[in-house]
Amino acid sequence: MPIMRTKDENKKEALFRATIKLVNEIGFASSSVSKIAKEANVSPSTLYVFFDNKEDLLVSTYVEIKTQLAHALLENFDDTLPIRDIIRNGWYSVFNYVSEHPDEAAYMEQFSNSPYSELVDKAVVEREFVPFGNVMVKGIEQKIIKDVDISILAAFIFNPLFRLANPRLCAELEMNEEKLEQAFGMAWDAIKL
Amino acid sequence: MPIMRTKDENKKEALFRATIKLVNEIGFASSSVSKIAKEANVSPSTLYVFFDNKEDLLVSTYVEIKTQLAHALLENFDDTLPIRDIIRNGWYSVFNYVSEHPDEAAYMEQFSNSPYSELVDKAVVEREFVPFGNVMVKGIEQKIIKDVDISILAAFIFNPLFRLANPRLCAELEMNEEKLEQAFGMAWDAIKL
DNA sequence: GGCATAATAAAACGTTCATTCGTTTATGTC
DNA sequence: GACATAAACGAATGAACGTTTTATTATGCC
Repeated sequence: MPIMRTKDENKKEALFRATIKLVNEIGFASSSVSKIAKEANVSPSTLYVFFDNKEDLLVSTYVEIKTQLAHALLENFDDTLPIRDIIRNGWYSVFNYVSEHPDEAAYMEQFSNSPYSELVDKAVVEREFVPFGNVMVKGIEQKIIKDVDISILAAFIFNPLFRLANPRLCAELEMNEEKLEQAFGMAWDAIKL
Repeated sequence: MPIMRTKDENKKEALFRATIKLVNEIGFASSSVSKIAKEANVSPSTLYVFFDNKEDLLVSTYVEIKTQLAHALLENFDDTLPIRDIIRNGWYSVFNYVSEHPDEAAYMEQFSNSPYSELVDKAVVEREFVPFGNVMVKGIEQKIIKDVDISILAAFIFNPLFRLANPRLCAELEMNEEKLEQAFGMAWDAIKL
């Protein structure tokens, strides 16, 4: 019979949000545990109830975001559609996620370009994206998509997208529906046979 | 009549290299001034002879790399070639630079995705890439390239390239001549009309 | 060779860091 | 409502931080 006070998951959520905000504003180097805790209205020591240490906080924040992104990608996933439509849906889903969550996207980019990324269990993260990868394999088999490594295909589909949707990298550029369809057209032209 | 001891520019060079190495290995957060100085075999205070502060060191390192990259890009620049060949030469020049200088490339990516990037005078950096941008404008005018913002074009040409040439992001994938020509073909398909 | 000067270094500065400690507070069960 | 428990906290920890101060070394010119 466990008698215990329950953890307040709002605090974990607040710590995630504080981490994302601070790391985007002042970077990994200046984002101290005490600043993050203060931003989340939590005591520094309380942070250690939810995370083993600072590193664990940063890595967990990344995995949390990446999982959200995977769910967004697979939300409208429909295996029965033509391959181009499946990929188009996925592309738009990711674009929408990145547009609606610019802070999460910026954190993701900053994190994955830093040495912290080596601490992530990649198998766990990539597992979420398998269905989408399978579609590309199917597209190759059906001679619809160029016969190239999946990671090359993914690079052409998603890398420009992240740049375009990221205000830090493309501040001057605001996307509208026309530009968006153009951009997907370019991504598709790159990978289609 | 100036009587003075000359600065040892080798030390500035060593500090650049130490910064790149350490930031890639342990990130901005852990790369302290004293560690960088030790890696460069220099006293911490000597660092301040060459740079105003840590921030200046990090930004200067980035600008130095970006300038090197621009020179690599423009080295084989030949205005008289067909547009596709000009862009192909530039693409290969950048790929070669990134392949031969993976540490510099990784630093560049990590830096430009961090808040430090806001400290860079973008006009100074972008000026170096103007000739290449002009080629793309010419390509649009001649109806060879899609009529899209230059930053969208650049995103499709260079973003996948950085990912493919970066061992941190594509560890499992080794590029050979065939894959390379495939990859450029994809980039060109994306932007060509 | 000696002097002026800046490059260089070692040590010290106050501050902030990540983490832990000791205590208090809130909650689920009886 | 009282008890047991873990959540939550503020304060304290020593280490490391970026930078400055102070002292020494090496160099170019007379």
